Amino acid sequence: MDENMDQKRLIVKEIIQARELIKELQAQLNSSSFSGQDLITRILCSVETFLSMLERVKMKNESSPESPLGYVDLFPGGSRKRKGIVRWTEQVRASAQTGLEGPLDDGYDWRKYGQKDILGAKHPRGYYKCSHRNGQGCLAMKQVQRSELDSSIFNVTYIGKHSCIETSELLSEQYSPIKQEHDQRRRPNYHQEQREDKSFEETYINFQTSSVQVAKDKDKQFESFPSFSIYSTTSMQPNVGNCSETKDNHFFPPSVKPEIHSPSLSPSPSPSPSPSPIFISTPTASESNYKMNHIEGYNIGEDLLQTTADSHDTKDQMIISPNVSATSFVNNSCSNLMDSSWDWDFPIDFSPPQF
DNA sequence: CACATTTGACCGTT
DNA sequence: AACGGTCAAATGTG
Repeated sequence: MDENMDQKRLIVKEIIQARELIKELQAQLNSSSFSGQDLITRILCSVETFLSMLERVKMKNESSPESPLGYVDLFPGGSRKRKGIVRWTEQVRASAQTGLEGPLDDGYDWRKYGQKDILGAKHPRGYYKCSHRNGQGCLAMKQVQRSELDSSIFNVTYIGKHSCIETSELLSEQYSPIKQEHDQRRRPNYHQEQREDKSFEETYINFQTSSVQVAKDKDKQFESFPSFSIYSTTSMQPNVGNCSETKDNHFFPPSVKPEIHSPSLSPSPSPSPSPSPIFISTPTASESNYKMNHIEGYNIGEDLLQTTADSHDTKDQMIISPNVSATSFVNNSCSNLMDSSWDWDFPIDFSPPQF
Protein backbone atom coordinates (compact mmCIF):
# COMPACT_ATOMS: atom_id res chain seq x y z
CA MET A 1 0.00 0.00 0.00
CA ASP A 2 2.89 2.35 0.61
CA GLU A 3 3.82 1.74 -2.96
CA ASN A 4 0.33 2.63 -4.08
CA MET A 5 0.46 5.83 -2.15
CA ASP A 6 3.68 6.78 -3.82
CA GLN A 7 2.14 6.15 -7.19
CA LYS A 8 -0.85 8.30 -6.39
CA ARG A 9 1.44 11.01 -5.20
CA LEU A 10 3.39 10.85 -8.40
CA ILE A 11 0.31 11.25 -10.50
CA VAL A 12 -1.08 14.11 -8.51
CA LYS A 13 2.32 15.67 -8.33
CA GLU A 14 2.67 15.47 -12.06
CA ILE A 15 -0.49 17.38 -12.79
CA ILE A 16 0.16 19.91 -10.09
CA GLN A 17 3.62 20.40 -11.46
CA ALA A 18 2.15 21.04 -14.87
CA ARG A 19 -0.22 23.55 -13.40
CA GLU A 20 2.55 25.36 -11.56
CA LEU A 21 4.70 25.45 -14.65
CA ILE A 22 1.86 26.90 -16.64
CA LYS A 23 1.39 29.56 -14.03
CA GLU A 24 5.06 30.31 -14.25
CA LEU A 25 4.77 30.49 -18.00
CA GLN A 26 1.94 32.93 -17.66
CA ALA A 27 4.03 35.13 -15.43
CA GLN A 28 7.04 34.99 -17.70
CA LEU A 29 5.03 35.67 -20.81
CA ASN A 30 3.74 38.75 -19.08
CA SER A 31 7.28 40.03 -18.91
CA SER A 32 7.30 39.77 -22.73
CA SER A 33 11.05 39.27 -22.96
CA PHE A 34 10.86 35.54 -22.46
CA SER A 35 9.93 33.10 -25.19
CA GLY A 36 8.82 30.43 -22.79
CA GLN A 37 10.08 27.58 -24.95
CA ASP A 38 11.90 25.85 -22.16
CA LEU A 39 8.95 26.00 -19.85
CA ILE A 40 6.59 24.91 -22.57
CA THR A 41 8.73 21.88 -23.22
CA ARG A 42 8.73 20.99 -19.57
CA ILE A 43 5.01 21.49 -19.24
CA LEU A 44 4.32 19.35 -22.21
CA CYS A 45 6.70 16.78 -20.82
CA SER A 46 4.65 16.56 -17.69
CA VAL A 47 1.46 16.37 -19.65
CA GLU A 48 2.86 13.65 -21.83
CA THR A 49 3.94 11.73 -18.77
CA PHE A 50 0.46 11.96 -17.37
CA LEU A 51 -1.04 10.86 -20.62
CA SER A 52 1.32 7.93 -20.60
CA MET A 53 0.05 7.11 -17.16
CA LEU A 54 -3.47 7.23 -18.46
CA GLU A 55 -2.43 4.99 -21.27
CA ARG A 56 -1.24 2.49 -18.76
CA VAL A 57 -4.53 2.77 -16.95
CA LYS A 58 -6.32 2.18 -20.18
CA MET A 59 -4.21 -0.81 -21.11
CA LYS A 60 -4.98 -2.25 -17.77
CA ASN A 61 -8.65 -1.69 -18.37
CA GLU A 62 -8.39 -3.46 -21.69
CA SER A 63 -8.06 -6.70 -19.85
CA SER A 64 -11.57 -6.11 -18.59
CA PRO A 65 -14.45 -7.54 -20.55
CA GLU A 66 -16.78 -5.05 -18.96
CA SER A 67 -14.94 -1.79 -18.87
CA PRO A 68 -14.67 -0.40 -22.38
CA LEU A 69 -12.22 2.36 -23.05
CA GLY A 70 -13.47 5.76 -22.22
CA TYR A 71 -15.88 4.46 -19.70
CA VAL A 72 -14.74 4.26 -16.16
CA ASP A 73 -16.50 1.75 -14.04
CA LEU A 74 -18.14 3.77 -11.34
CA PHE A 75 -18.23 1.00 -8.81
CA PRO A 76 -15.17 -1.14 -9.16
CA GLY A 77 -15.67 -4.21 -7.09
CA GLY A 78 -19.36 -3.55 -6.92
CA SER A 79 -19.01 -2.03 -3.53
CA ARG A 80 -22.31 -0.25 -3.32
CA LYS A 81 -24.31 -1.57 -6.23
CA ARG A 82 -25.17 -5.06 -7.19
CA LYS A 83 -22.05 -7.05 -7.91
CA GLY A 84 -21.24 -8.19 -11.36
CA ILE A 85 -23.24 -5.57 -13.18
CA VAL A 86 -21.40 -2.84 -14.99
CA ARG A 87 -22.68 0.63 -14.51
CA TRP A 88 -21.54 3.84 -16.10
CA THR A 89 -22.91 7.25 -16.81
CA GLU A 90 -22.93 9.21 -20.02
CA GLN A 91 -23.95 12.76 -20.62
CA VAL A 92 -25.95 13.40 -23.74
CA ARG A 93 -27.09 16.71 -25.06
CA ALA A 94 -30.49 16.71 -26.65
CA SER A 95 -29.88 17.24 -30.32
CA ALA A 96 -31.95 19.20 -32.80
CA GLN A 97 -33.22 15.90 -34.12
CA THR A 98 -34.37 14.48 -30.86
CA GLY A 99 -35.52 17.77 -29.43
CA LEU A 100 -35.38 18.76 -25.84
CA GLU A 101 -37.77 16.05 -24.80
CA GLY A 102 -35.91 13.22 -26.42
CA PRO A 103 -36.18 10.31 -26.73
CA LEU A 104 -32.45 9.93 -26.75
CA ASP A 105 -31.53 7.59 -29.50
CA ASP A 106 -28.50 5.72 -28.30
CA GLY A 107 -28.96 2.90 -30.74
CA TYR A 108 -30.92 0.56 -28.56
CA ASP A 109 -34.58 -0.09 -28.08
CA TRP A 110 -35.73 0.77 -24.60
CA ARG A 111 -38.99 0.31 -22.84
CA LYS A 112 -39.84 2.71 -20.08
CA TYR A 113 -41.02 0.97 -16.96
CA GLY A 114 -41.07 3.74 -14.44
CA GLN A 115 -40.50 7.33 -13.55
CA LYS A 116 -39.60 8.74 -10.21
CA ASP A 117 -39.25 12.16 -8.71
CA ILE A 118 -35.84 12.33 -7.13
CA LEU A 119 -35.31 14.25 -3.96
CA GLY A 120 -33.67 17.56 -4.63
CA ALA A 121 -33.80 17.14 -8.38
CA LYS A 122 -35.80 19.39 -10.59
CA HIS A 123 -36.51 16.68 -13.10
CA PRO A 124 -37.81 13.15 -12.66
CA ARG A 125 -35.71 10.13 -13.43
CA GLY A 126 -36.89 7.73 -16.06
CA TYR A 127 -36.28 4.00 -15.80
CA TYR A 128 -35.82 1.93 -18.92
CA LYS A 129 -35.28 -1.71 -19.72
CA CYS A 130 -34.08 -3.11 -22.98
CA SER A 131 -37.05 -3.90 -25.20
CA HIS A 132 -35.55 -7.31 -25.84
CA ARG A 133 -35.71 -8.32 -22.22
CA ASN A 134 -38.53 -10.74 -22.83
CA GLY A 135 -37.63 -11.85 -26.32
CA GLN A 136 -33.90 -12.27 -25.86
CA GLY A 137 -33.50 -12.01 -22.14
CA CYS A 138 -31.40 -8.88 -22.42
CA LEU A 139 -30.92 -7.43 -18.96
CA ALA A 140 -29.58 -4.03 -19.95
CA MET A 141 -31.22 -1.06 -18.28
CA LYS A 142 -30.73 2.63 -18.20
CA GLN A 143 -31.82 5.60 -16.17
CA VAL A 144 -32.27 8.98 -17.75
CA GLN A 145 -32.41 12.22 -15.87
CA ARG A 146 -32.19 15.75 -17.11
CA SER A 147 -29.17 17.61 -15.85
CA GLU A 148 -29.65 20.07 -13.06
CA LEU A 149 -27.18 22.47 -14.55
CA ASP A 150 -28.23 22.34 -18.17
CA SER A 151 -31.70 21.10 -18.92
CA SER A 152 -30.72 20.30 -22.49
CA ILE A 153 -28.31 17.70 -21.18
CA PHE A 154 -29.41 14.27 -20.02
CA ASN A 155 -27.46 12.14 -17.63
CA VAL A 156 -27.86 8.59 -18.80
CA THR A 157 -26.78 5.81 -16.48
CA TYR A 158 -26.46 2.44 -18.12
CA ILE A 159 -26.74 -0.64 -15.96
CA GLY A 160 -25.64 -3.93 -17.41
CA LYS A 161 -24.57 -4.74 -20.90
CA HIS A 162 -26.75 -5.69 -23.81
CA SER A 163 -26.89 -9.33 -24.71
CA CYS A 164 -29.47 -8.74 -27.40
CA ILE A 165 -29.12 -8.40 -31.13
CA GLU A 166 -30.73 -5.17 -32.10
CA THR A 167 -33.45 -5.24 -34.72
CA SER A 168 -32.31 -2.09 -36.50
CA GLU A 169 -28.91 -3.65 -36.86
CA LEU A 170 -30.42 -6.68 -38.48
CA LEU A 171 -32.43 -4.53 -40.87
CA SER A 172 -29.69 -2.25 -42.12
CA GLU A 173 -25.95 -2.37 -42.40
CA GLN A 174 -25.64 0.89 -44.30
CA TYR A 175 -23.91 3.77 -42.58
CA SER A 176 -23.43 7.18 -44.07
CA PRO A 177 -20.06 8.81 -43.41
CA ILE A 178 -21.67 11.64 -41.50
CA LYS A 179 -23.58 9.26 -39.31
CA GLN A 180 -20.58 7.06 -38.80
CA GLU A 181 -19.85 8.04 -35.26
CA HIS A 182 -23.44 7.84 -34.20
CA ASP A 183 -23.90 4.61 -36.00
CA GLN A 184 -20.93 3.21 -34.21
CA ARG A 185 -23.08 3.59 -31.20
CA ARG A 186 -25.90 1.72 -32.84
CA ARG A 187 -23.88 -1.40 -33.23
CA PRO A 188 -24.99 -4.10 -30.87
CA ASN A 189 -22.63 -4.31 -27.93
CA TYR A 190 -21.13 -1.03 -29.02
CA HIS A 191 -20.10 -0.20 -25.53
CA GLN A 192 -18.39 -3.50 -25.06
CA GLU A 193 -16.70 -3.33 -28.44
CA GLN A 194 -15.56 0.21 -28.18
CA ARG A 195 -12.38 -0.69 -26.43
CA GLU A 196 -11.42 -2.73 -29.42
CA ASP A 197 -12.09 0.04 -31.88
CA LYS A 198 -8.87 1.97 -32.38
CA SER A 199 -10.69 5.06 -33.56
CA PHE A 200 -12.46 5.21 -30.26
CA GLU A 201 -9.62 4.61 -27.93
CA GLU A 202 -10.14 7.58 -25.75
CA THR A 203 -9.99 8.14 -22.07
CA TYR A 204 -11.59 11.09 -20.41
CA ILE A 205 -11.04 11.64 -16.78
CA ASN A 206 -12.64 14.52 -15.01
CA PHE A 207 -12.31 15.48 -11.40
CA GLN A 208 -14.08 18.55 -10.23
CA THR A 209 -14.02 20.26 -6.90
CA SER A 210 -17.71 20.83 -7.25
CA SER A 211 -18.22 17.14 -6.70
CA VAL A 212 -16.16 17.05 -3.58
CA GLN A 213 -19.17 17.93 -1.51
CA VAL A 214 -20.32 14.34 -1.73
CA ALA A 215 -17.06 12.95 -0.44
CA LYS A 216 -17.08 11.46 2.96
CA ASP A 217 -15.26 12.96 5.89
CA LYS A 218 -12.19 10.86 5.56
CA ASP A 219 -11.73 12.24 2.06
CA LYS A 220 -11.69 15.83 3.11
CA GLN A 221 -8.28 16.30 1.62
CA PHE A 222 -9.94 16.34 -1.75
CA GLU A 223 -11.49 19.65 -0.98
CA SER A 224 -8.30 21.45 -1.79
CA PHE A 225 -7.70 19.38 -4.82
CA PRO A 226 -7.89 21.41 -8.00
CA SER A 227 -10.30 20.76 -10.77
CA PHE A 228 -8.81 19.05 -13.75
CA SER A 229 -9.83 17.05 -16.73
CA ILE A 230 -7.76 14.86 -18.94
CA TYR A 231 -8.87 13.69 -22.31
CA SER A 232 -6.51 11.16 -23.76
CA THR A 233 -6.53 9.22 -26.96
CA THR A 234 -4.10 6.65 -28.19
CA SER A 235 -4.16 8.30 -31.57
CA MET A 236 -2.54 11.26 -29.94
CA GLN A 237 1.03 11.41 -31.04
CA PRO A 238 3.94 12.31 -28.81
CA ASN A 239 3.68 15.66 -30.52
CA VAL A 240 2.50 17.50 -27.49
CA GLY A 241 1.23 20.31 -29.65
CA ASN A 242 -1.89 18.25 -29.97
CA CYS A 243 -2.66 18.87 -26.36
CA SER A 244 -4.44 21.96 -25.31
CA GLU A 245 -5.20 23.07 -21.88
CA THR A 246 -7.37 25.65 -20.26
CA LYS A 247 -6.42 27.59 -17.20
CA ASP A 248 -8.62 25.13 -15.32
CA ASN A 249 -6.44 22.27 -16.42
CA HIS A 250 -8.75 20.88 -19.03
CA PHE A 251 -7.15 18.90 -21.77
CA PHE A 252 -8.79 18.09 -25.04
CA PRO A 253 -7.97 15.76 -27.86
CA PRO A 254 -7.11 17.22 -31.24
CA SER A 255 -10.62 16.60 -32.46
CA VAL A 256 -12.07 18.96 -29.90
CA LYS A 257 -9.08 21.20 -29.58
CA PRO A 258 -10.14 24.42 -27.96
CA GLU A 259 -9.57 27.72 -29.59
CA ILE A 260 -6.70 29.65 -28.13
CA HIS A 261 -7.04 33.36 -27.64
CA SER A 262 -4.16 35.57 -26.73
CA PRO A 263 -4.81 38.99 -25.31
CA SER A 264 -2.02 40.38 -27.44
CA LEU A 265 -3.85 39.21 -30.53
CA SER A 266 -7.34 39.77 -29.41
CA PRO A 267 -8.80 43.26 -29.54
CA SER A 268 -10.39 43.17 -26.14
CA PRO A 269 -8.75 40.97 -23.58
CA SER A 270 -10.95 39.49 -20.98
CA PRO A 271 -11.05 41.64 -17.84
CA SER A 272 -10.04 38.80 -15.63
CA PRO A 273 -9.25 39.81 -12.08
CA SER A 274 -6.03 37.84 -12.02
CA PRO A 275 -3.77 38.23 -15.04
CA SER A 276 -4.12 35.27 -17.35
CA PRO A 277 -2.38 35.89 -20.64
CA ILE A 278 -3.72 32.78 -22.34
CA PHE A 279 -7.40 32.15 -22.67
CA ILE A 280 -8.68 28.98 -24.16
CA SER A 281 -12.32 28.52 -24.86
CA THR A 282 -13.71 25.12 -24.21
CA PRO A 283 -15.56 23.37 -26.98
CA THR A 284 -19.17 24.29 -27.27
CA ALA A 285 -21.71 21.78 -26.21
CA SER A 286 -22.65 21.16 -29.80
CA GLU A 287 -19.05 20.35 -30.60
CA SER A 288 -18.87 18.01 -27.70
CA ASN A 289 -22.27 16.38 -28.04
CA TYR A 290 -21.59 12.70 -28.28
CA LYS A 291 -17.91 13.26 -27.61
CA MET A 292 -18.82 14.26 -24.13
CA ASN A 293 -20.61 11.01 -23.59
CA HIS A 294 -17.51 9.17 -22.66
CA ILE A 295 -17.73 10.39 -19.15
CA GLU A 296 -20.29 12.25 -17.23
CA GLY A 297 -18.01 14.67 -15.49
CA TYR A 298 -19.79 15.39 -12.28
CA ASN A 299 -20.86 11.85 -11.75
CA ILE A 300 -17.49 10.48 -12.54
CA GLY A 301 -15.92 12.89 -10.17
CA GLU A 302 -18.17 12.12 -7.32
CA ASP A 303 -18.33 8.46 -7.97
CA LEU A 304 -14.61 8.18 -8.10
CA LEU A 305 -14.55 9.86 -4.77
CA GLN A 306 -17.32 7.75 -3.39
CA THR A 307 -15.73 4.66 -4.74
CA THR A 308 -12.56 5.73 -3.08
CA ALA A 309 -14.40 6.31 0.12
CA ASP A 310 -15.63 2.78 -0.02
CA SER A 311 -12.18 1.37 0.01
CA HIS A 312 -10.77 0.39 3.32
CA ASP A 313 -7.24 1.50 2.73
CA THR A 314 -7.77 5.00 1.48
CA LYS A 315 -7.98 7.06 4.60
CA ASP A 316 -4.58 8.55 4.13
CA GLN A 317 -4.54 9.01 0.42
CA MET A 318 -3.75 11.91 -1.84
CA ILE A 319 -1.29 13.55 0.42
CA ILE A 320 0.85 15.38 -2.02
CA SER A 321 4.53 14.85 -1.67
CA PRO A 322 6.56 17.87 -2.69
CA ASN A 323 9.64 15.93 -3.59
CA VAL A 324 8.53 13.25 -5.97
CA SER A 325 7.90 13.39 -9.66
CA ALA A 326 7.60 10.68 -12.23
CA THR A 327 9.14 13.00 -14.74
CA SER A 328 12.74 13.95 -15.07
CA PHE A 329 13.61 16.79 -17.34
CA VAL A 330 17.13 16.74 -18.66
CA ASN A 331 18.55 18.66 -21.59
CA ASN A 332 15.19 19.54 -23.08
CA SER A 333 14.17 15.93 -23.19
CA CYS A 334 11.56 14.20 -21.17
CA SER A 335 11.81 10.90 -19.42
CA ASN A 336 9.78 9.45 -16.66
CA LEU A 337 10.16 6.85 -14.03
CA MET A 338 7.43 4.58 -15.23
CA ASP A 339 8.47 1.12 -16.16
CA SER A 340 6.96 -2.31 -16.22
CA SER A 341 6.97 -2.42 -12.47
CA TRP A 342 4.46 0.40 -12.32
CA ASP A 343 1.45 -0.81 -10.43
CA TRP A 344 -1.88 0.86 -11.04
CA ASP A 345 -3.76 -0.84 -8.28
CA PHE A 346 -4.12 2.21 -6.17
CA PRO A 347 -7.42 2.98 -4.52
CA ILE A 348 -8.72 5.41 -7.15
CA ASP A 349 -9.46 2.37 -9.10
CA PHE A 350 -9.94 2.02 -12.82
CA SER A 351 -9.69 -1.70 -12.62
CA PRO A 352 -12.54 -3.90 -13.81
CA PRO A 353 -15.32 -4.95 -11.52
CA GLN A 354 -14.72 -8.19 -9.71
CA PHE A 355 -17.13 -11.01 -10.18
C1' DC B 1 -55.60 -6.15 -30.46
C1' DA B 2 -50.86 -5.70 -29.29
C1' DC B 3 -47.62 -3.10 -27.44
C1' DA B 4 -45.78 1.13 -25.08
C1' DT B 5 -46.23 4.60 -21.56
C1' DT B 6 -47.98 6.53 -17.32
C1' DT B 7 -48.47 6.49 -12.58
C1' DG B 8 -49.58 5.13 -7.92
C1' DA B 9 -48.47 1.25 -5.02
C1' DC B 10 -45.25 -1.63 -3.26
C1' DC B 11 -40.70 -3.21 -1.71
C1' DG B 12 -35.81 -3.26 -0.21
C1' DT B 13 -32.24 -0.59 1.62
C1' DT B 14 -30.36 2.81 4.50
C1' DA C 1 -39.39 6.77 7.97
C1' DA C 2 -37.52 8.29 3.76
C1' DC C 3 -35.83 7.34 -0.44
C1' DG C 4 -34.85 5.08 -4.87
C1' DG C 5 -36.13 1.36 -7.73
C1' DT C 6 -39.62 -1.79 -9.61
C1' DC C 7 -44.19 -3.62 -10.43
C1' DA C 8 -48.46 -3.67 -12.56
C1' DA C 9 -52.99 -1.80 -13.55
C1' DA C 10 -54.76 1.86 -16.17
C1' DT C 11 -54.35 4.38 -20.11
C1' DG C 12 -52.64 5.72 -24.65
C1' DT C 13 -51.37 4.72 -29.45
C1' DG C 14 -51.12 2.71 -34.04
